Amino acid sequence: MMYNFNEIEAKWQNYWSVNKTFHAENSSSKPKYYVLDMFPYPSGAGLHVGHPLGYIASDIYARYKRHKGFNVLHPQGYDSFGLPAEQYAIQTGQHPAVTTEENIKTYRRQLDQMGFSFDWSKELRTSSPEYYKWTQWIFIQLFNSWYNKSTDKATSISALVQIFSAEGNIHVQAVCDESILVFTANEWNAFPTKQQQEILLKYRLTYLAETEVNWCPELGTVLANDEIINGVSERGGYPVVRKKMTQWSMRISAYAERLLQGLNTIDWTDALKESQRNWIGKSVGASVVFNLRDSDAVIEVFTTRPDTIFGVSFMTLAPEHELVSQITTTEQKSAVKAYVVATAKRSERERMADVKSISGVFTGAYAEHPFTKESVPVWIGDYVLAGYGTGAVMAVPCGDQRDYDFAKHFELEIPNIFQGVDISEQAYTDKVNTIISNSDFLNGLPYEEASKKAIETLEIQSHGIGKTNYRLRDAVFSRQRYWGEPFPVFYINGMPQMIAAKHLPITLPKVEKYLPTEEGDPPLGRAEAWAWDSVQNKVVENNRINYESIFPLELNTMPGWAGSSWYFNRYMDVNNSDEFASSKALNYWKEVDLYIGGSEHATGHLLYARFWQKFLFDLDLVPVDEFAKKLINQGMILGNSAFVGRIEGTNTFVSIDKITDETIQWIHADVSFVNSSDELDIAAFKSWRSEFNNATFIADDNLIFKVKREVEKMSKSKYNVVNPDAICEKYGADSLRLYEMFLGPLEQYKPWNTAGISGVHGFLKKLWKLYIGDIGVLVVDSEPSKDHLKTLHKTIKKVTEDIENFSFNTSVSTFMIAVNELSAQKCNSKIILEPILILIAPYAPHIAEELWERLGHKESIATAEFPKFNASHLIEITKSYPISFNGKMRFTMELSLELSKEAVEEAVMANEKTQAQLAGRAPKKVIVVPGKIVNIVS
RNA sequence: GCUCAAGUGGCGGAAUUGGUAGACGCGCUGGAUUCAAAAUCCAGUGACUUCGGUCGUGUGGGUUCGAUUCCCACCUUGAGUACCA
Repeated sequence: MMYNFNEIEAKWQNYWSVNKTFHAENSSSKPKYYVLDMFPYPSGAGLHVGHPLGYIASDIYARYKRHKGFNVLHPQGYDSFGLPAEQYAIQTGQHPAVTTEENIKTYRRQLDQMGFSFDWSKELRTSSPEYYKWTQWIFIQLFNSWYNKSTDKATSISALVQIFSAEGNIHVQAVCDESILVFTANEWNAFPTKQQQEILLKYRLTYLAETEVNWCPELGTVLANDEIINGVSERGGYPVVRKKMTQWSMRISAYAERLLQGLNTIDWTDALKESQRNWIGKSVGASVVFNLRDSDAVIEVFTTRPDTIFGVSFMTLAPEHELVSQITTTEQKSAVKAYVVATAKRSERERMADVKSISGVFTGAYAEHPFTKESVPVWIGDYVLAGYGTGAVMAVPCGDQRDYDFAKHFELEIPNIFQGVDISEQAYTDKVNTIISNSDFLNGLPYEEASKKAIETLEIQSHGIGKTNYRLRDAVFSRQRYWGEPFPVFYINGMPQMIAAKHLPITLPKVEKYLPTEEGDPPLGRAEAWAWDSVQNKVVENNRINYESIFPLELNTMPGWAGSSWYFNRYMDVNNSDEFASSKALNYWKEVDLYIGGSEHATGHLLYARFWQKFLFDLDLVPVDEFAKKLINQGMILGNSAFVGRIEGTNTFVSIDKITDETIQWIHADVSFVNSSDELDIAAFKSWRSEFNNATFIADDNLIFKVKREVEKMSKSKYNVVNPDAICEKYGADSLRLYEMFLGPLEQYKPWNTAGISGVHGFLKKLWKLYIGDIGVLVVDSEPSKDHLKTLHKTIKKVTEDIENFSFNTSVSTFMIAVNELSAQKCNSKIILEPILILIAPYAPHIAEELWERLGHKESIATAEFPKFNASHLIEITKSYPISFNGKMRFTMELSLELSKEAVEEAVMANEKTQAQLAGRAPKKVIVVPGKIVNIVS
């Protein structure tokens, strides 16, 4: 009987689905374990072999945990709002919901054929109204909250209003817009409603504000910082410009410190934590105020080096700084204006590309040094960024290289305030071994103490204050797109109002076209009928007021990360229509125990999701403030692209070994035309595209045409995509699963090579043959030999360690070794072969189920108990001897021979170096290690 | 520039509280089986060698009886980040 994988896999996939084998209940006597994958965006291209890598790993772990007696939650869903479906809709007029539905069908079929143990009864989609109802609901909670610094948590806005009407805002410690002025209770109570709303908006955790945003004209929408890579959009690579717009923002900055501290409590990779730390960008220092001469204005700067304050010889403002026009003297006006205009013209990209050339202009104004009272010239320069700190710096050329370069370039003074340091060539930026001098009361102090003393003195003299700065900016939350969550927002007199929760969801309306309106409104501006009928009714009814005017609705939609910032909680109770998840479910599952996904989400999804989780935690809506205990980033499987060389300007292709000195243009060829020896199927290539039909080929005499290979990201446009459907068809899902694990460490980037799959496929055939012969099942109730037991327990030990360490690649090798050994030992004992199957089941579930059934089991192998390891089968006779050597050193020897202590000692003494040959024994080599050792070699 | 990760056969990769380097697989070579092929099985496969051995984990040093593993410097590649005051 042959190993008929296609039949077996279909059979068991159907069995699991019919029997709901992987359904998880929200209560159990077993301990819980939650294994989560980052859910996919269902793109039109379907899955390629690179996509399921992380899913296979998480599936192995989920199945392993079930064998270990855990109640495992392992769900899957779709992050189904997004740009590609919308771009497609713009081109074809097809509703994104339709294409998304089709794509999901393809995804589901492809996922199912891989044999994943997902609990599909918990499937969710971010674009379904039942789901985004709760995304909208969370938005309302954010709107109705502010961040109280004195309790260090989010609190309701109504509590804030109470404080305002009782005592004003003088005692309120909030993370809020810095432009807020102090007011009393009486003043507050006297403010008109609109003014009160304006003020409250500056406290809310999601707020509407005119901010500088990253506008991508090509995509017609704004982008968050993490959606921009090297000054162009992450999707499509279009240019991005800065633009002032009124947008919804999320006050993530309120959580900067907690997001930073929380990293110490979770088991995520160091690389990932590090990039979140960098993104949050905490720097500790001081805010210093410089008075201006001949002006009432002051310049506030942030510095991390208050110890160097006596080294200040000038100040620099960003060209966009609001004081620039105010302080510039008449003589300097034209020069400054020209510089500001020139800077504004340069795109973000140019400015980034050109960091070396130094430019700037003197404003003519002078500030006053807070301690020496000396005059300090105020310059503007584009090396100072408007967006960081206060957009102004106190320049200390001796201690900062950029200030130094600027000073050299414009021949400004460079006073030296470091003891015994030469600054004639460059700035001295080391702060560890620094002693301050020429600095009045800071003289002789090292960095640490000088900083402290400088801050103290600044505070006493009211010239500054110790301050911590974060690079983390508030996140823009509006997108001028159609295919996203509508905001539950309408406006009265220009002020945003929430639609009552009982009216949620506010569903997406139908529109004629998916483009912005002629007036420049977002696509939802085309949905007039919708805006009027369904929502207006809700708004009016909710407010129980007879409004006469029109209440415009918010026409933007939420960004892609809205839905993905809380979905892990929804899986716990996915069909709940009364709450985003019941507290019973939330308290049972608590958090994700293992989260697997790509590292590209480090500063996007993974940061936003932590932010929302902490917010929900503050409101007592979730039981934990970090949503994922452990996170693993799977690496990417890369494609092995093939290039054919064409002589430039001709239609003649040259085999790579025939190229002489022609100018070659490299063209991607579909990898399916190329065999494992890099030889091109010329006929197939010719008929691929009409332009190649009549091409000529320079190859060797046997018409062997070689292509160039290069490892690249797997992508349709590079014609290097390998489809899992074809692999499953030819080798089976179990082979594919095993092979993807076998390719290399989970976290690593590694190229795909279809040829290698024959190895693991051969292993599965061998495995089959170990259990099933020509006439049926070979396994019998026989006593296992010592060797059999040794192989089994060696394998249990290794595989358990591998799974716990997520080294899935090496356990595949371990299986191969085990099966080879058992075959060679002609093992047919049930006592050995049953546990071996359970070990393999998480990796190759279909074949394991089939063999398990043929061994006479009625229940799925998925519920079988993981075999227990017994070390006594591995160690035959091992003894440890403590031995003194030369009367000093100590050795421990472990031997698998029955040797007397004397014999060992004799061996050690006879071989002072490293090896001892034991006379009169079987040739055993003993390696002796001072302090520890042992190694026996036959 | 900074931060992090990594450099091991023809290829993917094993091996680290320091102890037989190259497990396992691919590929390759030879053999068995076959009319032939596929499939399967067996043997070999780091380099050099006078067949005793010698050299070998990016390069150069160091610690150690012993280093792929630890330390220092450098080179290369990849990833992230970028005038962050």
